[in-house]
Amino acid sequence: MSFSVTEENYIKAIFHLQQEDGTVSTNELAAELHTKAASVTDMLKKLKAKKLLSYERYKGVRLTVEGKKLALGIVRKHRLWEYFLVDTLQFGWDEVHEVAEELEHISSKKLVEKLDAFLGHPKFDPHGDPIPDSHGKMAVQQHINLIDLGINKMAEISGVGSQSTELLELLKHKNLGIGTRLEVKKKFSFDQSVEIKIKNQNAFTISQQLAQALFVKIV
Amino acid sequence: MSFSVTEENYIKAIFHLQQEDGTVSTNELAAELHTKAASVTDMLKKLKAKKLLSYERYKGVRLTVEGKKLALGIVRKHRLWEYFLVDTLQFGWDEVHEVAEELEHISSKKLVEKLDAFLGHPKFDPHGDPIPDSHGKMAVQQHINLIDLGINKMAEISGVGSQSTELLELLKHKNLGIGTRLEVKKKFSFDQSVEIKIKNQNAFTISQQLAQALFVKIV
DNA sequence: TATTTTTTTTAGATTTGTCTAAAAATAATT
DNA sequence: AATTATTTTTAGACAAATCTAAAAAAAATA
Repeated sequence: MSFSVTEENYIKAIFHLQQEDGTVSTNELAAELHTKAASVTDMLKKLKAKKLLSYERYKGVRLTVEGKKLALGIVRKHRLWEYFLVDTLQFGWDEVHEVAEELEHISSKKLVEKLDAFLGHPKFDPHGDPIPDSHGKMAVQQHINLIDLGINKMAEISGVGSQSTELLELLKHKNLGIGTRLEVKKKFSFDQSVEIKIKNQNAFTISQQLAQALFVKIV
Repeated sequence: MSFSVTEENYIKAIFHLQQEDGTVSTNELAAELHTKAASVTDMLKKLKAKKLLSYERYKGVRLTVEGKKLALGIVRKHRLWEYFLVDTLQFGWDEVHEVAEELEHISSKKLVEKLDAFLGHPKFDPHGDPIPDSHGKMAVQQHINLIDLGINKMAEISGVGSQSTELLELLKHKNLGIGTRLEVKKKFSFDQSVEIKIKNQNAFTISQQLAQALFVKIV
């Protein structure tokens, strides 16, 4: 069975939202997909008929095993393409998301497997997110939130909590990116801001919101 | 301005048909796109409104300069992706068309240019068709080696790689000469031999050595 | 518990691309 | 030139995905 780009985007959005919530509400989905609640209701009926999700009116929605499988396939493609764009085509890691949103809907199974092999079966994409393998399994990230990093522990930025252009703009301005090495020097309980230090630079503080959006691994 | 996948497919089909015909009829287009004449008429009105083609009812259709530019952009993407699939991902040259039909609609300008650079600005795709450059210019194939001729492309022998009596003896025996029209029906990767077909004759295979000694131009 | 607010669903309309069937224009044939 | 055949267009309908506005259900609050 094959699915439209729109259907795939709904499944992917539900998959992501359901990580935190368990079940996903109509309004959450509408916000995520920049559409209206009424449109979401219509689509949920259709996707239920296709057995990709379980849905009772007014009760929210969950993916079925089928639906999860489809979602993992899309996520796999998205992250493999991001890896390709950065690793092979030399894109900046902050400019690949939009393009991968298109490429993830290319249907050829063979293309995905050949691409995966060409890239050397990477386990994580350029944002530090794990890439599901062909069976849908993904490695667990030993990432911790920057806000939880201990003082004076050398760590490396390995992931970002969102792909929003607002965040990416801020990171660019502060000259932070995947792979940046840093140490936490102080934590201020007043506003949860964090003072960080990068080698050969003066220390500076970043807001709670920014620290929470950054994942690091200790090196 | 941006266009739907359907619109792009219409433009591409008109571009290809117009190479031979000059103007393209509604029925020709319907056949090419596996749709009905009525649907074509509707779409032509829409594309005319977008100034991609000139169209008067009952009079057939031609692309405008704008339309040709769009078509060349799509053809460029199609052929670059085909080259990538064969050259980088090791697809067989005969299994890339369908996948490229999807990939050609990915919109990112930057992706196309990066891909082109990564591939080394190839001039011809795996079927021997020229790849338009970023300005829409494509190399003219005068002579191409018979071994590089795409499947089912009508071509005419235009040159031989040597004048040796041995070669000429073989050509005489097989009834081949300058001006002979033929099509390649199959290529065998085992020994690089090539099956060719001449009008009103049974197909027969020729060796790699012979195919490499013959130059053809597409007619 | 009754009332208000929020969330979700229904009903009906719109847009895109398609279709069938019938009408109109063009081309071919006698 | 008149008739027949073919091609093309129009008219009206349909499915997918969306919207607005109003109704229904659930949640929150008094």
